[in-house]
This record gives sequence, structure tokens and C-alpha cells, in this order.
Amino acid sequence: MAIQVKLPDGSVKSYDKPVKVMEVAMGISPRLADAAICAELNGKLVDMDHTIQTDSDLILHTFKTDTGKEVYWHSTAHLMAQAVKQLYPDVKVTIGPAIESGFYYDFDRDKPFTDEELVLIENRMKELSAQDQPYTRTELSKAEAVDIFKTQGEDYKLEILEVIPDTDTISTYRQGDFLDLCRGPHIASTGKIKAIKLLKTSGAYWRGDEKNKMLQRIYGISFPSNKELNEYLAFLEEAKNRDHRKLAKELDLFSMNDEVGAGLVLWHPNGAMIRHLIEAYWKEEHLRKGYKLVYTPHMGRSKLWETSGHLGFYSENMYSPMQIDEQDYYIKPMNCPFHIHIYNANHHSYRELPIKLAELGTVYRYERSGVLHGLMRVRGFTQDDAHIICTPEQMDEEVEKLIVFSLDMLKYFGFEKFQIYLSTRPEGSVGEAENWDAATESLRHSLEKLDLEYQVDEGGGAFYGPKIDIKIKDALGRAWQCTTIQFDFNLPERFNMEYIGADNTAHRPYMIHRAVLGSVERFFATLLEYHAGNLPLWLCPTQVMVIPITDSQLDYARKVSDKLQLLGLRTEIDTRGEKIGYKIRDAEMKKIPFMCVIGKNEEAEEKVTLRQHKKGDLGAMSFDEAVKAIRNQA
RNA sequence: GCCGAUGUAGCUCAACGGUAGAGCAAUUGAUUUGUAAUCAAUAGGUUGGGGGUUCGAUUCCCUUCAUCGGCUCCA
Repeated sequence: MAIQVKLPDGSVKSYDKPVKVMEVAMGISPRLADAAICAELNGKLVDMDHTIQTDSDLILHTFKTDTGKEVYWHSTAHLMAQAVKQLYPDVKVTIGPAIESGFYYDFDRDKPFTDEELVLIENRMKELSAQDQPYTRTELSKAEAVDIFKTQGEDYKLEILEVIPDTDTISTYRQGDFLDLCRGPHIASTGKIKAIKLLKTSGAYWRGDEKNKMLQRIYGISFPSNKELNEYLAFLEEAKNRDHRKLAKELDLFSMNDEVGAGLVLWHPNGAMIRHLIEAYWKEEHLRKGYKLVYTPHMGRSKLWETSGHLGFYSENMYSPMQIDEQDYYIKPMNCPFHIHIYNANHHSYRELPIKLAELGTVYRYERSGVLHGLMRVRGFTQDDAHIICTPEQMDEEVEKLIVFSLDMLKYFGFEKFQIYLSTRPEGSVGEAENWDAATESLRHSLEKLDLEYQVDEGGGAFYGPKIDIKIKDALGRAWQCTTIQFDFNLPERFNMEYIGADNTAHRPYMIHRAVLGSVERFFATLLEYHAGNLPLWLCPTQVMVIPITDSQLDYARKVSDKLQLLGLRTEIDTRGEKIGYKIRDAEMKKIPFMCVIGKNEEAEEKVTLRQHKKGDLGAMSFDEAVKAIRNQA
């Protein structure tokens, strides 16, 4: 198969497999890829990382054009800054980039922008857009730039200029009365920005450092037409409906409570059933893959955490100790030290390795109050933790198995799109450089052998080892980190872990710390959002709602329900004296996958009428046919 | 932790410096119903907690807790 890509100059390039827009651009000119801001594929605007699947016409716009999401939004950010400067001349501008969806600009101002002010700014932006002012680029020397921004009193721009070499050429962009220090590129003129919505405000630290001054950030989004804007706003609405916190209320899954404490989860029966099913599956799969299940305590003596080093480098995330018999005990923030002690309780021969210890280990970590977020970020959570202790020779095989295992498990839950990150050695790491290199290579190798796309986060590893993270993309494109596979060169050293090699001497094993789901809580939330609450059949707390039409069918309904239960299906009977429409509406809203309607006809003919969630009536059928239809969904 | 917003019945939301109201849910009664809401009645609240201003606070102020949107940080 060959994919023909028609380029703007009329030439045709062919590729033997799907290719990203970026790669095509690189093929033409590396510079172009750098500056290119947007691509039109068969007349439709696409991102640079869009993959071309079929024969296509590709037009690449350089910075002189006026399309491209990033440039478009960045230009809108300039427009917003212009409006803000006109309305509030004392405000100082800082930076205003495009983000994944829209843009923001940070302003230095004493007080935050109110919702009313946002409306004013938005309206002013629309006026400025109507004036259709061109964005004009000017190149100048650093000294000239410093001069300009000094007279304007834009201290932050001067600070940005400070780090630029004196000999560099600087560029500025002007539209109307507003001039900004900016690398560009920009769209041709403000008139292209037709639909604008300022979404929210927030405090944000200058340069993202919490030691710096807090600035006032305004987030917004813009489109060439109101239609696109409305589509985007509808998309945000949809995201709200998928929010696991909202779904949890509707489906009665879990709650949190003031009196219990922030970030502590109460699992209701429905949520607990789902969790149980996830955990049961998890345990089964791990036993099948040669893991050994262990249980460990929820706290340990301070000595343990001194040895592990957590009291040194992790104490700000740990809860204050409690005193027992004049000893300090800490609630565990991690399971690793316990698993290591289980390993260390016996001598191990190289013949026994790899040893894989797994536990659904509940840990407690102090999270700053502002970061808690539903089940995604809590203070007490259960990691699906495991530690793989192996010899250097086994490392490659184990890593590869792990990645396959992780992806298989995630796919089993219905996830399809993943983002994989490889994080390498950071500054101030512990452990031998050669071990780091070997481990990093092993991770990289496995990813490549499995032909997985991944991004490298240089220096993004933990101080104790390199890692692979897998983030799940939900249906709305948001990414959540679940799987993490981390080498650890710190703890084996600290706890003096050993195995006896073939040479009859002690060796230090490799240790891999990993979680596939990440935490049961976060995974649960991601799963809910991904499926918008419509979980796969095997995870539904109630799989079939049996609905008798009148009380006289109650007995037959019970018989049907019992028979289904005997086959392992989870059923409920709606015995309320309500009309059938009411009961069906109720079951539909609870997202119960199947409804079994029982009336006098069904009873007389020994049949059942099946209805499927969202799909509607499937008609009358025999009991066996109904079971088959239900099973087919699984 | 920081910036901002919010907190009223189980849920979703009104109202107001002068003794809090609706819909849904709940309970009771009637209805026995054929694929997304049957009718009626009843009950339900120290307006998140504490303090202050006021003749009077749910409303204004302070404080605290929690939640939401971000920042920073992370599974």
C-alpha cells in the first residue's frame, strides 16, 4: 500500500505506511516543520501530529498564513492582551501562549479579573477584531527591544529579554496600538478571529514557580466561526456529564464526607461491587502471570522509614507519627519497604528469581488541600502495587512482559488509546551510571521491540530510577496517568537486598516497582469517564433489571430473576407499583445494561421480553435466547 | 499551600436585612398499568461549623471546614 501526499508545490510524495503531517513537513524542510503552524489536509485543518492514512492533498502553511490552531490561539492571546491594556493601562503583560485547547495570558495586576470584567474584555476583543488590524512583524536588535519595553514599563518583557544573548535578533508583533515581544508566528490580521469566549480566570505563578509573584491568568478560546465555538462549548458540556463525580452521584457509587475528612473515600455498595470486580480480575491475572500475592500492614516504625529514606525525602507527604510504646509509627505512604522485608526474610538463590510480589496496598499521603480532585487525587488510596526482583540478565524479558501485561490489562477494560512516556535520568539521581544506562536501555528496547510509539522525557525519571509511564486517553482526549514501571536503584541498596548467584556469592538484584492501574481510585474514575458511566457488562453492579408489569407477574419475575442469578448474572427486581414506563426510565437512567420485562403474555408463553440500555426493545424471546443475547454483549 | 468562586431539604436549584420555597427522590393512600416520569396527601431545613455587626442575619463582616476552577505538586 502506498499513500500519496500531494504537496503545495504540486509535487507528490509517496509513503509506504501512514505518516504524520510533521514528518512530511520535515521531509520538505526541517525549517518549515519548525515554523509551520498548521496544515490543511484535503481542505480540513489538522494538527501537525495528525496521521495521514490515505492519499491526500496536503497544504502546509508557514507563518505568513492565517490558519493553524496554535497560531490562531496565540494571536487571540495577543488580541486579549491588547484589549486588557486598553481597558486597564496599568496592568503589566507577561506571557500568553496557546495551549491544547485555546490560550491564556498572564497579567500582573493587584486584583483578579471578575466575571464582569471578562465580559468587558471579551467585548473589546470583538471590537478590535472588527477593525481587522494586521499583525505586523518587526525584527530589531536586543538593545532596541530593551529600549522599547523599558519605555513601556513592561518589566516582565525585560526579564524575558535578559536571558537572550545580546547579539540575537529579536522580533516583535504589532496589531494596532499593541506591541508585544514575540517570536511569532501570527495570523495575518485580527479580523480572522470571529468567535471568542473567555472561559475562566486563575492565579498563576510567574514562570510557574510558587516562590514568584502570583499573576492573574485569563483562559479563553477562539474560532473562525460561531458554529465551531458552539461545538466546542457543547463538547465542554459533554465533558461535564462524563465527570466521574457527577456519575458517582447518579449511580450511587461513592461519596466523600466533611466529617470523615477531605480526600477520603466512602465506597457505596454499587461502587464497591465494581471495585471488587476490578480487584478480583486483577488478582486472577497476576496469579496467572506468576505474581505472589502478599499483605502488609498499614503502618510501620520510624526506623523502617529512616532506612527506606522516606523520612528524608518524602516526609512532607507523610502524616505525623503516632506514639505506641514510646515508639513512633507512621502510616504508610508506600508499600515498597514492606515488600522488600518480605523478600529479605529469606535468602534467595538466583534460581528463584524473578520474584514478583503483588498487593493491592492502601497508602495514605498528605496532598495539599488545593490539589484534591474527586477520585483522581485523594489522600488515602489503593495502589495495585508490585515489585519485581530479578537478575540483570532477566531485566529485558521482565520489562517486556510487564509492558505487554499492562497494555493487555488496560485493553481488557476497554481502553484503546495510550500515551507512553520514557523518563530518563534526572539531576541528583542515586545509583551507578551504568545501571541507569542498562535499565533505561532495557525500557527503550522493549518499547521499540513491541513497536510502541513513545515520547522521551529527558531527565524526567525519579531520582532512584528511570521509568515508563502509560497514560490513558479518555474519549474527550484528556490523558490520565495509570501505569508506571519504575526501576529502583535506591531501596535495594538501602535495604541491602541480595541474592546468591551461580558463583556462590551475593549479588544485588534489580528491583522494578510497578503499578498497572496506578491506583484503584484513579483507575475507577478514569474507567467511569471513559465509558461515560456505561461500563462493560462484566463490571456492572446490576446487569439485568427484571421489570414485572403488574403485581400478578411477581412470582414469574422472581423465577426469571433466580434463574438468571443461577447463571451468574447480577439481577434486581423492580417490585414497585409503578407503571412500566416509569420503571424503564429509572433503569435507563441507572445505565443498567439489560431490562427484562415480564407481563401476562410472557408468563403465559414462558418467555421474557428483553430491552437493552440505550438500544431499546429487543422483543419477546425464550429464556435461553435472552441469556444468549445478554452474554453476547459481554 | 497559593489565587478566585461556591456552600440553602437526599438530589437539582429559587428567595430575602424581618419567622425559607419548587421540582425530583422519600413515606402513605389510590391506581395494576406493555417500553424514558399515574394521581393525591404527608413528611423533610439551627440555610456547612464558630464568632461578630444589628432590635432582628440564611442574607453584611471575620474565621474555620469542605467543594469547584486554575497554579504548583502527583498514582
